Amino acid sequence: MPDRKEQILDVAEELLQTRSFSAFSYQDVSDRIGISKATIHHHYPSKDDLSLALVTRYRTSLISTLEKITQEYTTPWKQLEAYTLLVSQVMQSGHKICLTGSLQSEYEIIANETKQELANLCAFVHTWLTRLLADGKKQQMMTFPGPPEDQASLIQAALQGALQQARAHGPKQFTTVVRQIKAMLKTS
Amino acid sequence: MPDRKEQILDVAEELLQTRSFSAFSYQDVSDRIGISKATIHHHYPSKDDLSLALVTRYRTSLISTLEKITQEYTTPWKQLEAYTLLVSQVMQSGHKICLTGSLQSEYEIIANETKQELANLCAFVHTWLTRLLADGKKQQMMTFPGPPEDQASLIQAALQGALQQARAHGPKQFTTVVRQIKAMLKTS
DNA sequence: GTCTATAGCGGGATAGAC
DNA sequence: GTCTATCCCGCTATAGAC
Repeated sequence: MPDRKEQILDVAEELLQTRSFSAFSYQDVSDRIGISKATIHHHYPSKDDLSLALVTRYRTSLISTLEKITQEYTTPWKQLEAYTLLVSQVMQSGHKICLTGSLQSEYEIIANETKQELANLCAFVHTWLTRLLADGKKQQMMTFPGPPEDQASLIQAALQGALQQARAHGPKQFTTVVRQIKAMLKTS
Repeated sequence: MPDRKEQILDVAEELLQTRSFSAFSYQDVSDRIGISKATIHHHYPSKDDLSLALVTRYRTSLISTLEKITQEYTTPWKQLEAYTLLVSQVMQSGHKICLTGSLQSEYEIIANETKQELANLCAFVHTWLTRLLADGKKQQMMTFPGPPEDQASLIQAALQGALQQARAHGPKQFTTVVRQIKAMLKTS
């Protein structure tokens, strides 16, 4: 237990993505780690603090991951491939949905600061996808109607929705959507 | 108050779509109607009963609405137009998200019967969209890669995701996704 | 069908000892 | 930093009168 705060976030994140924000409790977290509720409160006094820390860490981590993808894979297609793989891993690790979708579903009850951080997170992903699509179009490797930012919105929404649909209809539903997104972008 | 049970469902549905399942209470419902909590329990003994009734009614109502659309509008394009308008009205009436997305986000904590009914609901919409797209392709008014059921999955997921994204980024985000879906289907 | 009252539990959060 | 103990509240659900 090198960093208890990180350990708490790990467990809370898992619970948020499987059960939703209002459906998990400090008790749930403390049970799984094997420490008392009070200790969690010591590190994150209120649930608003906890949720903000969750989104902030997630955003930082995602920024780093996406930048790594950008550097490692040179073509837009391989970058898209890496991104959809990333999202599919969320689903495969136990029926989770994306943190973004989970919190947006309870948007009206989360703290204002968390809302802001969530918006920043979504905006970053959107920008990253937009850049990817713009590159793909410029290099004539991808086709889509309209501006890249609009197509990015579509893909972002579809992946988020597909993760949720996968809960009711299994992982096949998700891979179908991914396949369809790719087919759609293919220059025919 | 011709039918109290309907009135309760009206309020509960609104709360489910704005606040989420675990984040609304019998007290919330009773406050808004102006009756006691016990009366709600009289009509819907447990929250599981209430959730099941909500999904069942929603499904019945949606089936009727979609069939009406099918009859009223003869072309696939007008049918799609009517459907996306329907979904956008959900959003416009106070930052709601679709009932389906809300419950799927809390899939792990809802009753098994509710899960089943939710799956039926999603399946119906999927079938309806598939038929619409198959017609559109057959009449050479729409184009898309792969089988119509896969394209239906994509559109269904995208609309659900877009409703949630609209909470963080405003209604414009949703209309953008709708426009992009249509542009994608256009025979160029 | 509706009410008041209440049981019983679990939630978030705090105090204070170690 | 972690614990036990506790507060207070709101939750689901029930009992029983009207």
